[in-house]
Amino acid sequence: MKIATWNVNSIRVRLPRLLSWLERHRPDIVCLQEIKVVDKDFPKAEIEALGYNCLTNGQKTYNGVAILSLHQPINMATSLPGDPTEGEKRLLVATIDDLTVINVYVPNGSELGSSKYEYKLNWYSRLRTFLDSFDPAKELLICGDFNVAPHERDVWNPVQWEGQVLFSQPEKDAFEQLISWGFEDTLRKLHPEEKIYTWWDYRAGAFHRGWGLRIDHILATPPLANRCREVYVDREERKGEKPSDHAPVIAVFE
DNA sequence: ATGGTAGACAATCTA
Repeated sequence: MKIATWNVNSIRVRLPRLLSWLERHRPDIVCLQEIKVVDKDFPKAEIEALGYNCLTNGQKTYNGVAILSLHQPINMATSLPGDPTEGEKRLLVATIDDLTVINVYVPNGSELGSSKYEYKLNWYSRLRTFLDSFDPAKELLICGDFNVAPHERDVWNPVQWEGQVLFSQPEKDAFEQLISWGFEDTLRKLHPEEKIYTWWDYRAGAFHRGWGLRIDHILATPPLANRCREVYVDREERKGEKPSDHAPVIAVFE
């Protein structure tokens, strides 16, 4: 079973890339973030033509998440407890063949001290509370753009990044609260020390210079994590014409 | 405190 997460930064712009990538990798389940379209504008027909089911939780201009799956998904949730009605679309929970997948696009946080930063920490807190409706002894995945680099080895220059948004202590603490609920970070389980990144700023030639952060994650409860055989970042998707600023993360389970 | 780029959308906002 192959699971992937990818912040595509606009499904419209990334569709040709996504279709070609789906054909080559054929993941069983794909969590997408920042689709930036309302549900009716999601390119469902093109993706279904490749044999995928589409669940979407979209909005105009910003955010929006989707889950693609080879098998039939059941939509379990589209918002967190405490979200305003018609709020930002950052969560989608699906059950596919008895496996539950939580797809998240955590708020970026803008900068420390801002209202967006407080909103991010509050969102994390509500996500942690939401987990109490699940069981860490069962097979559960949470995938997406967490907008947090958990450790120094997840940042190209931890000295420069210390205290900055994406790498501040309160954000790392909030992420750790998810882990301590009962998840394993699948990439770190298989690659404990390697410098591996998933996001590079579009500006200043960051990708070419290796200025990346690992902020996209696939977390699994122990029964599932124990069956994880391979996790990698598909850096090829950060190259070439019109890349997203994020590369996909792929995990393979036995 | 700013710049650098990308996307949505039409003057900024978000990242």
